[in-house]
Amino acid sequence: MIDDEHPSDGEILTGLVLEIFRLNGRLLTAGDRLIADVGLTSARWQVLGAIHYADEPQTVSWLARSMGLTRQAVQRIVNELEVAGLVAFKANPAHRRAQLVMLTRNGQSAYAAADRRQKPWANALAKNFKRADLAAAQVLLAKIRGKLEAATE
Amino acid sequence: MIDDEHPSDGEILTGLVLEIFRLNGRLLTAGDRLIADVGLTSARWQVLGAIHYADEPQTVSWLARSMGLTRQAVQRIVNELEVAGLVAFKANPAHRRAQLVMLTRNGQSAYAAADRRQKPWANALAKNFKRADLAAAQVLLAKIRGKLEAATE
DNA sequence: CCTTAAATGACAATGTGTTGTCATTTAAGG
DNA sequence: CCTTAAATGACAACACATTGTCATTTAAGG
Repeated sequence: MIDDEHPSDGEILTGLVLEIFRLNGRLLTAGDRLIADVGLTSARWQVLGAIHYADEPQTVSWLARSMGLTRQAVQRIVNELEVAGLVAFKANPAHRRAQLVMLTRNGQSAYAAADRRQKPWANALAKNFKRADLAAAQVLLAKIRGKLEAATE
Repeated sequence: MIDDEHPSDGEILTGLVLEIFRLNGRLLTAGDRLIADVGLTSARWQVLGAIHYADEPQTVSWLARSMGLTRQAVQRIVNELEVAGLVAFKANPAHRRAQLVMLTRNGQSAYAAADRRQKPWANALAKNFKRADLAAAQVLLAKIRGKLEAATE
């Protein structure tokens, strides 16, 4: 039925794409379990990380762009995090509506707690893989993403 | 703030993971747009593909396992596809409740139409990438996934 | 043969993300 | 200065996937 003897370049890429779909799901569930008792989810954790890694408080739109998500998706998470007391809004001198988002003390400690969980987990998962291979894969995927984003415009 | 001078193996893998999250989203939206006027979505398309690639009609649970998703997720899509007339259920001699799923004539042509869209798209996206690099990335991601699945048990 | 465990489908609740639309605010151009 | 386009947040609708639970069915073990 299926001729995989001489796959085209596109077929090879398609195989990679399907693998990305599968792995994405596994990573999300693994992440959720890893930090469940910290009171976080993968999505909230990621948003906290984006805020953490920004040198200065940023707007929701900025965070969304840095994460490759839509404004709406990030806004929803940020609002929940604000209710949970993990982030706080701060007036933006450059824009009256677009408030700046920053971690609260609780947000910082929650992120730190998640990070303490994540580090040994990531190290264990990285074991037996060559860092050069991991890095090469990341570069390749980033290039593919860049091509997709360029095509969207 | 961030010491990326000497990243640990875990940090490199974390970078790869975040890239997978970003690329996953881009791929889904690109796929949705690619086949929107065929009346399909990425998820429905994937399920049709799983059914198509199975040599014989299979149960929903079998399809879910082959796709790395939960039974419930696939069942929902399959039920919608059945309403849309793209798949049909067939009595399973080996199990009274677990019916077998097969493509209808419309389902086959819908999948074929999507495939005709996908092929040139995939070839264009694969352009300028070495097939060895693409294949290597797929193998690496599959290994990572295998490790996650093994750890879940 | 009977009991028990495993697989499967059905149903509900929840979390996540996109698209679309609108009003407000800011920035840019004439 | 005024008009217009772009950015931003708010809100709603929809698609997708996980977890949890239950009843039914099948398979396995004693």
